[in-house]
Amino acid sequence: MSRRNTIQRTLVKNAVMAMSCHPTADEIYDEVLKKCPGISKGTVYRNLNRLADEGEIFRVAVANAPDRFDRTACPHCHFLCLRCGQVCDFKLAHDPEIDPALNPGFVVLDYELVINGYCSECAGDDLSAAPRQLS
Amino acid sequence: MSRRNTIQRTLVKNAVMAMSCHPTADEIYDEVLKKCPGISKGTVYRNLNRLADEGEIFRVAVANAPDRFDRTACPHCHFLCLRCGQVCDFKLAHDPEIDPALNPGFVVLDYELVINGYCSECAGDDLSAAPRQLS
DNA sequence: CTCCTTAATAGTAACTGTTGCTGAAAAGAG
DNA sequence: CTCTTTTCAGCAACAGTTACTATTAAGGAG
Repeated sequence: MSRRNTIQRTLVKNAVMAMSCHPTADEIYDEVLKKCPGISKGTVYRNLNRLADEGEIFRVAVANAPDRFDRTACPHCHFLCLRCGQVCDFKLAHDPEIDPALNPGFVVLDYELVINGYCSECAGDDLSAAPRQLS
Repeated sequence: MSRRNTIQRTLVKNAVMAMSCHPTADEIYDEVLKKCPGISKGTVYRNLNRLADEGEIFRVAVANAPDRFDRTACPHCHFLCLRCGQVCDFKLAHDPEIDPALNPGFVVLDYELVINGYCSECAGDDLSAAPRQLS
């Protein structure tokens, strides 16, 4: 009886699955709060970490910003807009090729690729103007 | 006269250049402290961010851990040991291929690839034992 | 070289994202 | 239903980073 199915755990997982963007822990907390007004922030963080550790969701590290979470557990490619901070999926022509022989002794489990640039909405902006803010 | 060459700025940059590993801001602060005992932590952070913004050094985002900095400003591939937290360079057989046509409207500036796994030192450890600690 | 303007600094407080702690609640086995 | 143990809410604490303010010093003008 190691893992219990609590309402809170289910709500956190459902919230991540329902959000097509790549929400931060705080955004997930806000979303879950709508359906379970009494939930604690610690509970959301604890469940997100457990779900990520167990491979059910994926954690995306972003420089100078809080981590984000993603409903797909398999490693893939993300795009980070340096202007508005939005994170979204990105298609690659070819995945990076990881050759174990080039790095002997290393055990590779998965990888994460983050492309930095400007999203289609921000690319046309006057870059000297103030960046648009995420809601 | 927008950018001044201060001793502190030079020391911070030199410290990053001298460290072959991928130090955190805190490790760089400790290193600079040896040569300039009065330097403020805020100064180190400010200079690291400026150097990264200006493209002289590179910032590496790590999930659930402080950001790390790297002397090479060009995008490349890092390995993160999930056990000891060490970050090091990693060789790729082929770089990922980014096709602008697949993601219309997006402006790609650079990318960052993080491989997760176990480093050669940790790969042989009993994974149920306590992880080795970085110095 | 000396003065002056202004960027950069030291020191500290504040802030944000996250985790740890404690007593209470509840999931699930028997 | 009862008991055990995980998980919870609420809160305090923590780590990493940034903001603020008075002070210092870089570097151009004279």
